[in-house]
Amino acid sequence: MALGCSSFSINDILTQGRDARDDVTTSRDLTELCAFKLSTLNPDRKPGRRERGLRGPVSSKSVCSEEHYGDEREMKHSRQESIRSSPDSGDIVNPMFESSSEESTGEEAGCMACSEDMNNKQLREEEENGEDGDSTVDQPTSGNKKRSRAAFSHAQVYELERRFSLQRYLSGPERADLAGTLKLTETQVKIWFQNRRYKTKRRQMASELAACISTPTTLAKKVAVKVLVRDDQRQYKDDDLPSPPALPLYPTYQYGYYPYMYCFQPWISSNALCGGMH
DNA sequence: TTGGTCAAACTGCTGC
DNA sequence: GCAGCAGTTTGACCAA
Repeated sequence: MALGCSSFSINDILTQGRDARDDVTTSRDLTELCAFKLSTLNPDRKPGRRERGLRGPVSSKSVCSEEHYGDEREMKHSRQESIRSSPDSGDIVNPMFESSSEESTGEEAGCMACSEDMNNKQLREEEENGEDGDSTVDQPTSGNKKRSRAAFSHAQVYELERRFSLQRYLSGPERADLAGTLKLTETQVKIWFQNRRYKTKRRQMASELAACISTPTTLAKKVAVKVLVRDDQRQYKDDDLPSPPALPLYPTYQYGYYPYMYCFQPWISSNALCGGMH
């Protein structure tokens, strides 16, 4: 499956709003991610809680699943996220700054793309709840403070996923750079990668377990295997050894996990797509 | 209203 | 001390 990949930068995603998203999505035809754009452009969405609220990225706590592939439910997540990061409601914003003192530092000016009334509403809600403005989600919950749960924007998740597809682990500087680019904290990026690795591992184990259970042993195929060593004697010539395949850095990743990645690594054969979670 | 699901944040432990 | 993993908690969302 040949997928055209238009080039884009993180800033394209983060700063250009709909234009950037359109650029990205044009390279995602035949992927589930298309639902993201389609839903953005489709005004006839089924009315739901998200739309009724539609308070924009600041007060919205919608969570964007990064796995918008096939599953209708997750397509709905995608729609929700597209609403959440719709241009008229502001673009990327660090949800962590929603109720934290950091939002008043001015450092996250880029996060202030959200509408002012949304901030005011959030503040009002906090005041009504008796919360001061000093709480940050990085701090452990203490006393009666509500634990706030950030919802990363679609663009943030998109870039995190893209980076994750390239590197499962980030060095300190890389993490700081990515965090700065995405206007997240380093801790958020670290935790996200941590959760992502664990989630990938769990899903892979679950799929392997399911495969073992669903595959009757009677259907197991016998595969001829060349004997390389017998009685400590080498049974092969050097020429017999195939050159190691050019495996991707993290071959265990199934593309079912990464709907966004269809356009990033088009060299993966379509067969690889069959091994993912559905 | 309730139960299921997802994911961010948290906890506890381990290794360096 | 920091980052990793494994597992848990919790808030938000949706469908029934």
